[in-house]
Amino acid sequence: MADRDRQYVESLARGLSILESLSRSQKPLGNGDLAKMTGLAASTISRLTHTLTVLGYIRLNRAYRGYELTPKNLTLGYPVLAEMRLLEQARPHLERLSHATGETTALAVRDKLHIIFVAVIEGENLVAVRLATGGRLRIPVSAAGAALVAALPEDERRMLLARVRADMTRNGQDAKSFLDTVAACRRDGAAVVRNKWRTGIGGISVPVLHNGEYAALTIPVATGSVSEETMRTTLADALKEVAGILGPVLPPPEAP
Amino acid sequence: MADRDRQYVESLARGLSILESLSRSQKPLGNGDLAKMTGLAASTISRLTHTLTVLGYIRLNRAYRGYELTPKNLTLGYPVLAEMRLLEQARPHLERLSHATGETTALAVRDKLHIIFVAVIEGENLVAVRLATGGRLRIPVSAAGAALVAALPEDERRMLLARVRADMTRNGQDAKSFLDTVAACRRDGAAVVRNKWRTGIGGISVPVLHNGEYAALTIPVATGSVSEETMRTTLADALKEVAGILGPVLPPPEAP
DNA sequence: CCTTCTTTTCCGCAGAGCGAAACCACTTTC
DNA sequence: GAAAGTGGTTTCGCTCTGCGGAAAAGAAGG
Repeated sequence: MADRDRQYVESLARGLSILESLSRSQKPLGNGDLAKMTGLAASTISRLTHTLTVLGYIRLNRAYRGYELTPKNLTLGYPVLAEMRLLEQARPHLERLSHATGETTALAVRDKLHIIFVAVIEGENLVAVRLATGGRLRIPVSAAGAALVAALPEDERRMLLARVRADMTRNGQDAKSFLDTVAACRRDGAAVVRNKWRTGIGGISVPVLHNGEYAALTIPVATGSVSEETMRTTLADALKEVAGILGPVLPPPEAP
Repeated sequence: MADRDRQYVESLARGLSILESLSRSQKPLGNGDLAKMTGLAASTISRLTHTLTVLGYIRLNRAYRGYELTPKNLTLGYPVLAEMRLLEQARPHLERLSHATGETTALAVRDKLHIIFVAVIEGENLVAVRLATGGRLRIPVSAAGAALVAALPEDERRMLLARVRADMTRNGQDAKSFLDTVAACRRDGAAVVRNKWRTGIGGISVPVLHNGEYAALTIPVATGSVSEETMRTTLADALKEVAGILGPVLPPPEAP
């Protein structure tokens, strides 16, 4: 695109990129860190963090000598949670399922090339990673990602797959395994991913369509404790049952 | 302040004010609505909403012909939820309590003159309002607000009370009832508010201090179903028990 | 079709926001 | 103690970004 988008407000985008950087960091970040991550000048970062601090979105964590996000950021997600009918209907089922299996259950939606956890019901069985509402994963490393791709109508699915492949290629990754997972999900109705994101972590996921919106029911597991067999049978069946209560069977039946 | 804050980035603040307006609206908002609410020119709003749309924070809801927040906003709250030790420890207790009482339980923190719900565990008993993580209430109408004020050390409490009173006075409200609630909380260890925010809605709340951070355990109730007596005895005692597990007894004992 | 309302784009302009450099504050090293 | 290192803030000259009024375009309703 030769011409700059005249309607795009760069300063706003820069401020939000700081919030995003903080949202992906495990610890508070100093202005120098943020300058490195965003490529912006230190004085620009200083002004932006100052503004975000005055507005209440970040605060300085003195112990770590860096900025962290404040609870005020939760308010930006409130209507998403409060107005999501699917979440309302799915939550009791996810809670029952978590209780019955001992596993963590979650609902995820797609955001471009990532999935975002909308709700996470923690189970007794520990997964060696901190999961919470708002957490996100790249589509190719997550069962929910594969399920969400598999559920799409043909045109959309092809386009999204092309973008995912391009992204993976750009990062020097082989897309074959992911494509196989998507194909398997289309055949079996559930996606299984093991040790893709991290060793020891996997997931089983089933897509659901509700009011024209796609989402994925998913169970992240510790692969050291839960066998692939269990994922493909017990857990998959349980998820499919819930999905069937919430919406039409996905992916739509199709010749192999 | 005579001199403008040279380090404050107005464009960023304007964009965020749009996200905030949407976070407080029950339905999608058009650019005209947003222009009225923020006082900015329509063309400015159009550019800002365009930018937020490109970045993925809002989308146009065609059915309602207005913008709404996307799940991407949840990611900004993720580290708050993932890193909050108090939430981690409180959640199982809140869940047990919700199950035992049938009521909704929640954890709230303060954000200037508001409280923000960090976690909401829905119970069987319905409260005629949609509660969710990220929801917020003004301090004077919420039990959690009174509890959070009551728990503060003297200096901080006086300063915050002065600000709350000034705000209430500016809005033509009488602060006496709120001050009484705070005083009662300091005496009893729990704050009870009924029908202040809305008729039919009330709350019982107990403050907790954890790692130098104040929070409030709270149970919102339907005042038509739950008596003040039950709130002050059964529910208050249950909350105090949980608070005692999580941190020191609050408010600190003090001569009346 | 016309009218009305809403939104987007255009465009002149000034000041907002930029980044390099200077300055500041604190810590570490010698 | 002085000097160097580290991280952050403020200044300041400058330009181009973002502004808002006006015009154009789009959408909805009759």
